[in-house]
Amino acid sequence: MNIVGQIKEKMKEEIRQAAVRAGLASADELPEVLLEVPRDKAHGDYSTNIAMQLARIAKKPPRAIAEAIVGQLDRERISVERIEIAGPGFINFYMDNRYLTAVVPAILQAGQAYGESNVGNGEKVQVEFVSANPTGDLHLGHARGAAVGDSLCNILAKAGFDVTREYYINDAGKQIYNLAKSVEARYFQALGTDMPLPEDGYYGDDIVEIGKKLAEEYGDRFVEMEEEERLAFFRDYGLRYELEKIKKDLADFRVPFDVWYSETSLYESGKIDEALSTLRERGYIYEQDGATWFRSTAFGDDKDRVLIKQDGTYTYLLPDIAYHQDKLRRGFKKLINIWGADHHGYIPRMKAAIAALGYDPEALEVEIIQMVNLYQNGERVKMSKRTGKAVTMRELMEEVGVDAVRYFFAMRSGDTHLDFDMDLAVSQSNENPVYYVQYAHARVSSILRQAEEQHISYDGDLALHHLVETEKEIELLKVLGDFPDVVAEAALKRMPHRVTAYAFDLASALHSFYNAEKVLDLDNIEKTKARLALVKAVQITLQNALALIGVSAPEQM
RNA sequence: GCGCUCGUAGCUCAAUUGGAUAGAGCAUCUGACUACGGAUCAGAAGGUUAGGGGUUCGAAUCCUCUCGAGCGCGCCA
Repeated sequence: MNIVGQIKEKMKEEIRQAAVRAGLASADELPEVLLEVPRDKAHGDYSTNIAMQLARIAKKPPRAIAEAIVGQLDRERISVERIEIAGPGFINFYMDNRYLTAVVPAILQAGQAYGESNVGNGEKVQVEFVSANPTGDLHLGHARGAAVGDSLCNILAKAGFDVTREYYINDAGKQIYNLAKSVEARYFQALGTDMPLPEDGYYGDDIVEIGKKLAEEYGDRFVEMEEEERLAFFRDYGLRYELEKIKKDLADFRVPFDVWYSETSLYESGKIDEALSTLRERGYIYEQDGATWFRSTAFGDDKDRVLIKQDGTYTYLLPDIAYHQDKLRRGFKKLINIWGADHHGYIPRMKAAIAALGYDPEALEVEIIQMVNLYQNGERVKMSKRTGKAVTMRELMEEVGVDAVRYFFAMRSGDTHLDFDMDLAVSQSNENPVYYVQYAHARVSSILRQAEEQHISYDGDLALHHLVETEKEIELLKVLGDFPDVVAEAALKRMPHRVTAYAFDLASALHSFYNAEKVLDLDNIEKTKARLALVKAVQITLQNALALIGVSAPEQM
């Protein structure tokens, strides 16, 4: 199914064997053979730097090593037409591109499955992302985390990992008390009684909304109620309201979760106590100043961390440790946490916790999503917690559109600071690259529609004999064939933006082909059927690529 | 002050994780069949990769220092 991947593997193997046959190194000494697509087409279709890497081991100059390897290569076996040795010792391969004809039939056969691979080997991976506190609206930063996280999950699954997507709900602790107090204040305000918000309360419009709703639904019923009872009600009500809103926002943003994991459930199930006793048994707990401490410095953290405060309540860290212990007990081999940059200081203590629990800290991978700066009317818009004024994810979706927002975030690498130009995103011009890719899909769809109207169908078998004739065809076939490897690479390196870049490259290859060659040609039906198959393959691959990043593939625009 | 993440074309970002002449989009400039959809294509111009030093066959990438940006440094979450 993966034609290009297979030929690359074959080439690597052949190179490896050739190096051994040439007596340059034993199979054990040989470093991994890297096969790259050179930036410059003049350097061939593929290139390897193995000769330079072997220089030290074989104690010979790289170019001499390259000569020796090339002398041992069986070109026909690996569809190589010509080999050159260039520069300091690169071996450049010029392919006999006929092997590419198999790409189109393979894609047609695979359909939606095209791009799948098994590099993940069914490994159980858990990805926790967004996990915003249910105390306010999701905003710009959450949108970035959601877009990157969801894309990564899709890509991991496509590459053969067994992925579970999880959202950790911080529904316990002080911030939820503050939520209840904030709701209370807004409720009284809705009834016309002046009540200030608590010091570290939540100022968002959503809380105002909750206050109004409560006043409308229940009138002044809570005014006379005992404060404790009232707050308990407001807490549950606010929590449910916020959570439902978050779920709705994420669903509309096309981000599904398998598990919504409640922090409160950790208290109820006793898992917090379990985590604490695990740490105690393993000797990483001590008491000091009336508090209970975790000796995280034993694993490289800056300082030890308090788990149970003087007043007997838990810090946020303890339930988090329990949560991660639970994740590991559920059998996940990798825990990928996607955090905002403001939590990066938290990594060492979490890794320490995992080690202290008796697991390999490498099991935890934290992907940091850098902050998003918002620009509007050419000016930086500062987010303010105080006034609750921030661009919400909901506003973003409504004003910019889900496709554009998802594409924009999926296109960036996540670990770099990012400027989001609201005006640019809103303007539906060709400045937004999402339209470039979607247009390519609409274009191929249009061709296929017209072929259908003229009762001409695509034919994958004919594609085997009529496609490797022009430069544009070959280019398109190469890009199409790359897809499974690109997805696999993006999964292993946790770089979802690679897939977005790929979608763009494929669209570019299609547009270029389209402008150079005619697909529908009534004077040459066989060629037409073959090219229709090619176009169909592009449509399938674009759909699959866009699906991975959560962007729609419209048939018309 | 200490730590983490960064700094690449006028702007927004890439760069196959140490590879060959650092690439795209937008903006600017020049062209394209009265069109299988021009939201496209072909081309031009644009760079001391913040700066200095180091490591090696080879550095945007690794080490070190300086400058600049963001974020952390709570018995808050």
